[in-house]
Amino acid sequence: MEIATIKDIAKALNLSTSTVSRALRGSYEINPETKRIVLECAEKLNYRPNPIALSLKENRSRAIGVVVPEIDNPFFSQAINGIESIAYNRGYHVVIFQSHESYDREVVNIQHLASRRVDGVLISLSGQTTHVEHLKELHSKGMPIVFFDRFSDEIHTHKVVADNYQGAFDGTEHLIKSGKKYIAHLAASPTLSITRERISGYRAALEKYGIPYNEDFVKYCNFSIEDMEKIIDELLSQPILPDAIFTVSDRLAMACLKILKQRNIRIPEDMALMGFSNLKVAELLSPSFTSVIQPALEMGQRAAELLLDIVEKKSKNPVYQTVKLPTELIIRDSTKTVAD
Amino acid sequence: MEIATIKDIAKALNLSTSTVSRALRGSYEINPETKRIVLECAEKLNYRPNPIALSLKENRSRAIGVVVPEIDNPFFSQAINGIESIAYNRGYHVVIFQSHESYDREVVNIQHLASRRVDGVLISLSGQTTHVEHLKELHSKGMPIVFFDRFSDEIHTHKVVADNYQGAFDGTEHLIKSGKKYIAHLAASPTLSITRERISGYRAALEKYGIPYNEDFVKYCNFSIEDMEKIIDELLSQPILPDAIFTVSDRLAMACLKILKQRNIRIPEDMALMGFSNLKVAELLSPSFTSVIQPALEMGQRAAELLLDIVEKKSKNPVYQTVKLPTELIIRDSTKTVAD
DNA sequence: AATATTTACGCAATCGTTGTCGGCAACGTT
DNA sequence: AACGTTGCCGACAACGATTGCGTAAATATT
Repeated sequence: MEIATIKDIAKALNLSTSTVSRALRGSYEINPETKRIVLECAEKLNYRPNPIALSLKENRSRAIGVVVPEIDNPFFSQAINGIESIAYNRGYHVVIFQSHESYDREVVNIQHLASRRVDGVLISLSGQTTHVEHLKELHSKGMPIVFFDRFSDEIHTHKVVADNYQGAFDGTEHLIKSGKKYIAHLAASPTLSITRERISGYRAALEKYGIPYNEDFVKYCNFSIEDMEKIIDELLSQPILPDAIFTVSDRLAMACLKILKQRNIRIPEDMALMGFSNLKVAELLSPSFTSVIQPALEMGQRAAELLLDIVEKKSKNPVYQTVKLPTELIIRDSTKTVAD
Repeated sequence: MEIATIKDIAKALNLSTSTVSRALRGSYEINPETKRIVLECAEKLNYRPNPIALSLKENRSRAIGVVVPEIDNPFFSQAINGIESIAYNRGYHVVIFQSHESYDREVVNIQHLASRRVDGVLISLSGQTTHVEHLKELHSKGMPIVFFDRFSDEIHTHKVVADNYQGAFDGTEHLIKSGKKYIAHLAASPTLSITRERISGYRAALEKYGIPYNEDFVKYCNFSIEDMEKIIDELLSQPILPDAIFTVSDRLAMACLKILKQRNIRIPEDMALMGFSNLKVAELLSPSFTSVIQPALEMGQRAAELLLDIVEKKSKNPVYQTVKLPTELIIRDSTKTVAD
């Protein structure tokens, strides 16, 4: 049982393919009676237009590509959820790519996307990515690109980000107000925009409360488990021990919590702990985990909307915007003051 | 700057498209010198074959569709991770669909997949799905389908599942050996194969140790938060209170833990708790969470391999197999006996 | 020298669909 | 009666790439 095409209908009804095509799309210049017959036949044969043929003709694929560092990461899976929901409603399909935080794989992914002729690209850069020539080239050839979360300033397009500065500021301020003075900041890759923004927020809060900035309290982690452990241990063997750690990713938060527990460091008495996190289980951790929450789902939705607006819009010169979504500080036990 | 086609090369070199095509694929009947010139020109124009044109010609898309209930669920995001890695290596792309546990959306997804002309489908059924005519029809038309995790017996094809029976048996046995006698089982949708298998394992373990099966201790939950709360509360207000709860999904485990904490029920003293879970943070929960772990990533990989084998194989009659992967019981604090 | 073979390439069809053009009837208009 | 208009439909080309077939010229064979 093969899939019916417009030719099969034409043959069955002894009509031309042009007539069948027009009848199916309800063209005014087709006899209503003919239309009826064609539609009936199409129904009987379970005809479905071949999207590949349409793609070839219209030079569009009705698919968007999404490049994320890792699907299996709560932030990104929530974002993809949002992307998929918007794309679905607007008749687009979502093709997924993972960079696994590798620059090389990101480049390969972009090449695949380009040759795949997707209609647009949503991307959150890998932690290793320091230059974006691969994206620049694609963008200069007219491929709509929208960044979410991790962007590059070198490409002029829509960006959807969390308010990382404010989030880090709020989190740090909360720690300060809880009486903490030696606040460590466990950052992600220094090449990422989010890292820089969060450190800015962190420093601004310190400054506001007259706390000196200590370079040794800021550590950059890549994403391997071993390195994270080493770096966290490093932090814990400083001459001046921090009394709070602000981690800026789910993986860092988890690793940090685990190591502190192993070292029998009491949280929050000896060490307050908070994260930039999208873990749904944050409140169930021991102790429950104070977090700056990013609106991951909404970020995915907004990014997808902006992308599809470009894809579908005639305007050659869209006004590119950077959408900054507010974060939310949720205070739980891991930063409770002893007095509480 | 448009994308170069084979015609552009032909025009530039004053050759026919056939010659260019053959030169690019290294046909023996093209002059080596001509080949060189063509390849050089292709390089210069940054030529990439149009996969859509190829798809139309070869009647294949080099894409596989994946239908999961929810991306934002650790089990499925890990499985997709596995799927993507295999597909990537074999030159296929992954198109994602979510059913959101809705039968209707699952049907629509399948229709999309069918009309999208994907080369194969990987699916884990929605919790609402009770019949699979939509899949049967697709399968009967020759679409390769492989189930993972949640399957239907009505379709004869490859299946990749965790050993749910043994996993539930092991978990239940562990609870029994910890001295628990009133073990509740919080199951997912009764229509799912995994639910039935896990209940079988649960019952078998009870039987082995001569513990009577109590129907009131088995509760079925759909996936809405409110319902879960209601059902768990129901369980907690039985004449005979359970002394252990075995939950069979991440979401149930989380809801259960939260509610028990709210009710100030001590874990594991008053109530042992364990899950069928893929939560990476299980060991960081309070108390750390005993779990039967499913090899989600590996399940995705195996399923993708089996699917692509069918897709690429000439054999019309593959020997369909059901791959059953072992689960792993990880014992942590939420089921510790008081004596420990 | 006449024929056979090889080399190297072009033509045209194909995949499924749509858009452009053109044409044949059957009407209405003058 | 001659012309214009409208309704309805088919032939053809095109999207990008592959491929079977044909063929001219160059070379080899007898």
